[in-house]
Amino acid sequence: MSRIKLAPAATINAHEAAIDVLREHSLTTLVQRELERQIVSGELEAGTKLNEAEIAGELRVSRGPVREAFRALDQSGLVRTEKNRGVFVRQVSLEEAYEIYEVRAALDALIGRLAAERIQPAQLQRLRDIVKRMHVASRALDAEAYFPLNIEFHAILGEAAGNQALLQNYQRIVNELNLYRREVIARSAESIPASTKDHEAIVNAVAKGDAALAGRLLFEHVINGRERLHRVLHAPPVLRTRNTRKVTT
Amino acid sequence: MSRIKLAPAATINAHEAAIDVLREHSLTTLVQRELERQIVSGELEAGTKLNEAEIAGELRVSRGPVREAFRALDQSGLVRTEKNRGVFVRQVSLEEAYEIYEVRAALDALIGRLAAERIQPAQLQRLRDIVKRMHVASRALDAEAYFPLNIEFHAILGEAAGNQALLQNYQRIVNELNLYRREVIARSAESIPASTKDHEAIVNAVAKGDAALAGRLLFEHVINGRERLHRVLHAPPVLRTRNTRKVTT
DNA sequence: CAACAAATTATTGTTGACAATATACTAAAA
DNA sequence: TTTTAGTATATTGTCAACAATAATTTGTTG
Repeated sequence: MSRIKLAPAATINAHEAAIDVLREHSLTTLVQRELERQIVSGELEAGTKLNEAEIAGELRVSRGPVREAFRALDQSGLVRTEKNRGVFVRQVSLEEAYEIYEVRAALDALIGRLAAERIQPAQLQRLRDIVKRMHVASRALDAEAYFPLNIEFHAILGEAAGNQALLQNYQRIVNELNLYRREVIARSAESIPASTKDHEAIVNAVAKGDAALAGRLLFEHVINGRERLHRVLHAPPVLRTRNTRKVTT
Repeated sequence: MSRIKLAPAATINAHEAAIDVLREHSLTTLVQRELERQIVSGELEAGTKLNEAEIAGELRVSRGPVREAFRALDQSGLVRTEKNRGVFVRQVSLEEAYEIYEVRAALDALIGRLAAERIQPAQLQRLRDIVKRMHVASRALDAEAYFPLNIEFHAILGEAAGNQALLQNYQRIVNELNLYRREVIARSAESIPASTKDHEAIVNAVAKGDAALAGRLLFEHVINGRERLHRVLHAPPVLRTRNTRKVTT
């Protein structure tokens, strides 16, 4: 394997591109990203046991980097670790989801306030475009089209808030909520029109620069989402027993 | 090393106690905790390079668990990793601290609202006791006595909010803020009286069950703290250049 | 056949060795 | 003396082997 000096412009082929990637990223990071992608995308569903050797084999690395990636994912809440038993894709219970929603509401409210003060015209335009497309999806009750728009909407707002620390915490929270497997149920089309209305009102508040209003609307939007989810589940927000095995890593 | 079955009541000596600990916790976790303790306590100050072999030697473990602990600490924001160069105790810049304060204010506001609704009498009593002791420390301008009280005060409120997800995020944020090394400057006695007044008002609001007020007071308390810190630093909250080396682990 | 016990297998936890990279040092040249 | 090239050293990144623990299977007994 010879040391290759590449022109800054581009890599020559896939092999050298791979080397280039490794020069900047450790295997641990690459494994971490790949697992994160698989978990967030649902490719690995909640509760799945992650076998070190197996994953190492698939990704063509040794167990070391895999274990390190596990520690990072554990800390970010995407997996849980049980000593001598392994790591599992985290299952978020209904009660946990409820708690997390509360935190998300607070962060989203902050995002709303900051975005109202700091958003740039281009970002505002992107929001308006998304809302327009949301209306289309809403009229068709097209959940498949709607939900990517929803994610993008909140991502843009997060950016517009202009606070990296906030964005990072927010992203982690959103990832955790996405683990809540029953969320897919909430993707029932019925909640789309209400959600669209929320989004429109939020954009208007942000556009006006009304920080207090934008914050309040976003807070309520998240709580509304939680309640809609609750209603869909037909269950009281308590007492869903879950694995209580002592986790002592 | 013989396999020992211990009576559940107690361990017999230190050696067996150590074995007992290892049965429940991995070395990685122990290393992680110890490093976290050292970082949070300031024993390891911001910017310090953490040498894998050295730490492994001190803690009598191999580099594996140390590396795993590093990944967890990195994810929790206590260290930063530079590929092929090592990990360093994170240095929080002024701008970053500003951002984090904003997030903390939002979380503290949520804590205030929830605590006002859910706090239990015993917890309220503890808060009142602390405030009483704060007044003593305040009159004496005794910063050494005051700051542990401050930490405990917010910890109790965090508990009283009764939301684990919130508490975890809050704790991480607070840890990051404690990394802001210049904070020690803010430990100047001058801000103690104002801070004490804040705390007293917060307790009263929580005791009344006035969620909106408690939330607002806590939000302002945090922002006030940030502003006091800002004033002490005599510097504008922008433009302190910091290490921009590309971090690509 | 069910339930328990023992042995086997699979998996995780830990370690030490080797490879790759960066840092520190030395010496030669400007 | 300063700079720079080359070399040596130290440190991190990765891997593979070993140890410890848990899960599974098999065998035995009631």
